[in-house]
Amino acid sequence: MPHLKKATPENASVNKRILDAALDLFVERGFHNVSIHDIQKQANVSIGSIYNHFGGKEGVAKALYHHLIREMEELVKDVVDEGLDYRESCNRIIYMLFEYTETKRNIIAYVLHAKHQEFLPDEPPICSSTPFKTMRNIVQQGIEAGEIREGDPWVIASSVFGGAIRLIHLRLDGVLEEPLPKLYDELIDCMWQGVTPASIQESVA
Amino acid sequence: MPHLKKATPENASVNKRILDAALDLFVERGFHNVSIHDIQKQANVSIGSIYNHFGGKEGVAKALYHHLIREMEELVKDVVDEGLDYRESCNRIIYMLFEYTETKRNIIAYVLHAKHQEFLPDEPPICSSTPFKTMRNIVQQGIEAGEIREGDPWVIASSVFGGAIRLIHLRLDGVLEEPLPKLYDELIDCMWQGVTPASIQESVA
DNA sequence: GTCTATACGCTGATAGAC
DNA sequence: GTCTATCAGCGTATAGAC
Repeated sequence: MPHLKKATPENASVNKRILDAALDLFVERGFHNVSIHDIQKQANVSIGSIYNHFGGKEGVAKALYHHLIREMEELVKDVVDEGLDYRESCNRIIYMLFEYTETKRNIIAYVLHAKHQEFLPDEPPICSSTPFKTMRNIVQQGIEAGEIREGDPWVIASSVFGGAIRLIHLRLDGVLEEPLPKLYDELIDCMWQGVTPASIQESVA
Repeated sequence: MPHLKKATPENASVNKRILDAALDLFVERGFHNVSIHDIQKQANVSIGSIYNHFGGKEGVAKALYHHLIREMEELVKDVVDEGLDYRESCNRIIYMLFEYTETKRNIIAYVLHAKHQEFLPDEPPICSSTPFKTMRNIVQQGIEAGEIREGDPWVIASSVFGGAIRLIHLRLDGVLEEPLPKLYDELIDCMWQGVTPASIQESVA
C-alpha cells in the first residue's frame, strides 16, 4: 500500500511551499525586507532545503519570477487562441488582468508592481517579457488589420493598455476602493472611443 | 575680505551634496543596494554629517522624497496658474513630465518609478501625493466644465494620464529608444480622440 | 534530500576627538 | 558641525550530521 500524500499545504511539495511563501512575503514586505529565515519559517522547511532547491534567496525570486511570467503568458496565449478579433482580444486580456488583480492579487503585484531590476539585475525589465511582447503584438496586428488606429506602435500600445495598467497600480496601492471589474466597461469604452465628449468632437478633431 | 564659496559641486552645501548623491545612487542601484558608506563616499562628506543632517539613510530617502514631490507639485501648480483650459493643462503637464524624463531622468525615476513603500513604510503611496491629486483635480474640473467626457473620476483620470505614464515607464526601463517629446503629439491625439479609426467609428459606437 | 549550528561579512549606528 | 574609528546585529551562506 503506497503512501499517498494529501493535498494539504503541509504536504505540498517543498518546492511549491517555498515559492508560495516567498510570493506572499516578497509582495507584503518587499524582497529586501524578507530574510531567508522568514521564508524558511513561513514555508515550514529548512534553510538547507531552500539552498538545495534554489541556491539562495535570489534564486527563489528568480524561479518565482519565471514561473509567474510563464503563467501570465499562458493566459494571454489562451486569449489569442480563442481566435477573436484583435480588439476583442485586448479587451479580454484587460478583463483577465482586472480579475487576477482581485482574486490573485499577489501574482499581479509581483509581476507588474515589483522592481525586479533591484534584486534580479540580470533579468530584462518586465515590459520586455513575453506576455507584454505578445500584447504589443496583438495591437500591432490589430493595426495592420485596420481594427486599430495607425501610429507609432509604442504610443498605440500604451494608449490601449496604459489606462488599465494605471488602474491596476492604483488598486494595488490601495488608493482605489472599487474592484476593477466594475470599472471595466467604462474603461474599455473610454479606451476605444477616446475621452472627448461627442458634443465638442468636431471642434477638436 | 570674506571668503566666498564658488558654486562648484565641491562647495555646494553639505545638505545638497548628500541629497544629490543619494538621488543618483538610489535610482541607479535601488535604496537597499546603497549603503551609508556609498553615500558618504559619493557626496564627499562624513557619515557623521549624514546622521547629523538626516538621522540616517532612511531620513535621507524621506527628505529627498518630500523635496522632489514638492518640486513636482510646483511644476504642476505653475501649469495651473497659467489659466489655460483644463484640457490644455493636462497636455502641458504631460509634456513637462516627458521633458523631465529626458533631462532630469533621476527625479522622475525616483518619484514615480521607485517603490517607496518598501523603504518608507510610513509614507502614503505616491499616487496619493499632492501632484497626483492636483492632476486628478484638473481632470475632475474638466469634466464639470464639459471639456472632458463624464464618467468615473478614476477611469477618466487613468485614461487621460495612463498612456503617458506607461510611456514614461517604458522609457525609464530602457525599452523605448525614442525620446518621449517626439511621441507627444501622437499620444495627445490618441488620448483625446481615442484609438478607434474613423473608418469603423460607427460600428463600434 | 533535509536539517541544525555556526562562521563570516556587511551595514547601520554610535562615541568621542577636533 | 564635521570627522574617524569602532561596535553590535543581522542576514547570507556553508559545513556536516542524519
